[in-house]
Amino acid sequence: MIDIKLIRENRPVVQEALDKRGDNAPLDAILQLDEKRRQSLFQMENLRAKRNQVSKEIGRTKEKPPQLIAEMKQIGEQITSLEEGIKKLDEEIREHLLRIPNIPASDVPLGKSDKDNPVIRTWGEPQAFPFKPLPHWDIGEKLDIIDFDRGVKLSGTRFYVLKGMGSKLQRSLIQFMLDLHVREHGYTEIYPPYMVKQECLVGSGNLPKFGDNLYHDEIEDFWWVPTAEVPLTNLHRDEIIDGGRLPIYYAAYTACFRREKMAAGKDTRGIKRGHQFDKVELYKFTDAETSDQELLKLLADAEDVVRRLGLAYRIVQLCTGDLGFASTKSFDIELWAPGCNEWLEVSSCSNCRDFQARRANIKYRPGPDQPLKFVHTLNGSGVALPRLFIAVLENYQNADGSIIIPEPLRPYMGTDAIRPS
RNA sequence: GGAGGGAUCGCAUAGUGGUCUAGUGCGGCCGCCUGCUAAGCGGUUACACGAGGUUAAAACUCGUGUCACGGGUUCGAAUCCCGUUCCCUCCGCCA
Repeated sequence: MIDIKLIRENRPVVQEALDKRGDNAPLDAILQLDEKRRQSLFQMENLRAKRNQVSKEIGRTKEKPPQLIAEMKQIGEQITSLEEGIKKLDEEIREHLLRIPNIPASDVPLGKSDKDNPVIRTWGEPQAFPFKPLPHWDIGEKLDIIDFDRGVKLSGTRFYVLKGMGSKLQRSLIQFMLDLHVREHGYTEIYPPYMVKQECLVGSGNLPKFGDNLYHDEIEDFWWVPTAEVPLTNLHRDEIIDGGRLPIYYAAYTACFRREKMAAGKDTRGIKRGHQFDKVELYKFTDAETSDQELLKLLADAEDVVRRLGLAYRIVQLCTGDLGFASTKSFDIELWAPGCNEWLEVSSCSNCRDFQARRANIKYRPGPDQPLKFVHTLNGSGVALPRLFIAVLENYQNADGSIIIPEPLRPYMGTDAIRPS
């Protein structure tokens, strides 16, 4: 959420941000509501002050003057009616503010869609194969480690079953990533709930605008997390963090659940885009000064995963038109998949600055006697499983149908290859 | 799911309609004293919003609100009434 004072005092900045994103918001209407609210608030507070003062006098006098009491009763009614109006205005203003996206950082490249995202750098070379590399869905079926048909039988389209070494490969990747981030990058491991209350999703920025993409249990009013970013953001909701404790680094493995309401048939082949997928998420709470540097470190931590696995990748920066709702600046990591012949997004690292912190009310005190400030929050996949899984299968396949296990995973897998039986 | 108890300033507690501007202790911070990591003494101790102020921000002044949350009664609510949430104890169920 952006600060309403920013609209009040620096409207062009907000309008420019909206234009860059190709978004819009009724700023005029919001400012009118805000003006009205402040007028009513001022009136009401003055009436309250008067009532407080007179009530105190009544308390001191022996005989209770009936005409004063009658007068105060009338003021009370005026206060009530003003209060109702203010409450309504507050709700309307908040509803508007919750739908305004974050302000992109000034150095974010302009663009309309993902086609305009510049490639910042690449690492490794997409390797040449002496045979035609297979897509992972063929590899998975031949090795009997991915069962698409039974996934559909159980749950419908966009679900699959991992089996045997397939299931173990996923588990090994998760453990490898968590161990790496915890042991070498300084993150604290978190296991959060997969179902959360509605206010958590407002805090992270998913609601009210993006409810379409979420699974919701109507009976208990639980929401299934679309990413661990949601519970991690809310870990410190309504808290004041001691400035000396910052930055805080969290790493969490969770399943993620998304409706993915997109055109039927798009990306349905294989495991690239499912309603349920696993992810190791990295998350940081930082002060307002260091968040931009922390974003680069976060990206480096995520890169370290794919680098150690020896997978060729590239870094793209999201342009203003492709930037996530809560983000001021984002970088994606994309892995090359030789079988399906495309770059796969396995990570998106973002600095939300104080946008989520304002929604979730997370503050810190920079130093003794200094006023509270909102923390900055950063998130990044470290990294997402299905696509990493795809990249391992497709890049490490051999002509005989076997898969070489990358060195760092061998202790977890207990083998150096998956072979056809 | 059932029965009962509870939620007050960072922590612990006092407070049953007006002198609560929420007291006290602990902790924290500032200072004083003291030849010595102690004790004592004095002071201080939240957040939000609005108006003013200044405008690069703040400091500052005034007001309003906040005693879990939301309503109600009343001229006036931490205090009385209703609802909700959470915590604790016991019973039931259960991986």
